[in-house]
Amino acid sequence: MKEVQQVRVRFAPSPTGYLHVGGARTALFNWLFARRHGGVFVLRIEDTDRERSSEEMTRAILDGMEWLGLHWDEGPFHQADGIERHRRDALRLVETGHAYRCFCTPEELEARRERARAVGAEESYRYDRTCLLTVSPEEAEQRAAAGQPYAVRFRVPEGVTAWDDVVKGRVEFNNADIEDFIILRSDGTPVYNLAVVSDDIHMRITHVIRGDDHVSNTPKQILLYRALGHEPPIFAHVPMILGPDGKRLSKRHGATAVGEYREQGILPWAMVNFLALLGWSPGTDEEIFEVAELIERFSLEGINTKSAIFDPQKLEWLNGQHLSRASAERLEPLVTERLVRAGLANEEVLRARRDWYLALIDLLKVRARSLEDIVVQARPYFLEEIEYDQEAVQKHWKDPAEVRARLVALRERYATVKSWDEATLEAELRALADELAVGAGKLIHPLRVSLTGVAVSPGIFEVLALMGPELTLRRLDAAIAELERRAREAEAVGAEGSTGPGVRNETGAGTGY
RNA sequence: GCCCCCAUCGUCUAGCGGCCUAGGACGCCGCCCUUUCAAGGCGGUAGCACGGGUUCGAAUCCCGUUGGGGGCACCA
Repeated sequence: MKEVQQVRVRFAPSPTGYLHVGGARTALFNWLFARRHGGVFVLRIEDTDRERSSEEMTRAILDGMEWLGLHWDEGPFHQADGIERHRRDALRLVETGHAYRCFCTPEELEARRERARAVGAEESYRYDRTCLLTVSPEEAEQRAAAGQPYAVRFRVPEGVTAWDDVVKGRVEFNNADIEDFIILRSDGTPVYNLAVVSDDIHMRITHVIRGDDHVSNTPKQILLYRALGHEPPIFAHVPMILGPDGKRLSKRHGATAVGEYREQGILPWAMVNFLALLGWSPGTDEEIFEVAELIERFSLEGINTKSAIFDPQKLEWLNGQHLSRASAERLEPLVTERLVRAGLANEEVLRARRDWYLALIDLLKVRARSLEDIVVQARPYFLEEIEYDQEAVQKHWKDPAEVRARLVALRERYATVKSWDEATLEAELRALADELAVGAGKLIHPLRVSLTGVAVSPGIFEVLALMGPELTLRRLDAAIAELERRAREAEAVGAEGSTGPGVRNETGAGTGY
């Protein structure tokens, strides 16, 4: 039986931008595959292009991966560090006749391209092999030794280059369509295709899992592998992720850097779940997975052939699902970070009331779609003063005098309640409603606005229980005062004899006046 | 222009020749639950791009058309 070699994969971003969703997914697939097979996940920064690469972007990419939990086993290596090896490999190819020195200057090449353009064949232009055909290897060596600048071109052989792509099946390229591409620039630095192959050989990469946009590089790289005396790895080309308009993802499409989703309050494990499902399927109807489950289920065969459009709405939904399922303990550090940043609480306070705090998270997480939702909903539990939402007021504080009277009665009961728990508070409220001969909603809704300032919250009795008697009574006092003010205002307007807004009564609740 | 890839509801997808009058999910629309909103439950909306073959039988296989995407640098 053949010895199975250890899986070694790599993620090789170029630090010319942030980690965007496409790159993140490529990284994820590599990582998942490595974990699934007990392999090694290597991180390599492709910074051969010094001009466009930056240390800041490298940092941002690393941060993004760490956030997602995509830990690498080796690296991060910098491609630029291998430049000597790349050069040696290029020169070795010259010696073995697989490559040749090209003395054509960029200007000359541009001129030839210009001529092609005139005929309308600009993009079909291929290097005409001038230096291969007119300069002998000996002469080339002499000119090089004499200091004449040169680039190194790979001599593309005749024939067909093909491979069995794990996701696309067999892919074939006619070598005639590939020009003698440059592998070493005249300044002695390697070009991408050479550097990649040299590094992948060096790092003993067994599977290359990368974006679709690399398929046309693949025949060139396979040719390089063979010329360097190595068997190419297994290739798996993953379809790209497109923007909502079906075009390639770009900054124009809003959030495309994973850091922005982190900012919005997406859970890292929800992001991983979502990314995994974008272009991969376990083959069943299941959709919500923990990372460990993804590792268990992942296979390259499950990767789709079609490019996928990124749908932020589904991400939000999935995030909501993960939020609901996660334990308060698991969410705690993430929520705390945000509460502190929002200036709503500090860590000592939260630690001192940890049980209460965890109960609050449990209460809010169910109806949240992002961590930010939790923070927003948590405001009334931390702030002394709250603002009253216009719409909520309009709807539930419609008749200030009447609402005030009800709340005063409620406050009285709650001030003397024997036990501050959900059941008791509910019983008290309902008893009062009966007494006043109104529906419980006539108390519940105004109460909600009084306590939270908004018309939307968890069940009101849970809110009461969590807010506690002191804060609740203070809130009620504030609301009662505010209602009194509004009642007086309404009266003043009414006295002017105009058609004031307050007095109409379409709900049929004629009880008060 | 040349080369490569792709094609199931608006979106993500299941489907790998009969289980398909095409299943699930997001979104949207109802209803239930709830005197709020979510969550949850139930139901609805919407799709095999088109044309030829192959086959007893095609969403599934082949060819073409159309459409979309990617690539064609001394960028990665």
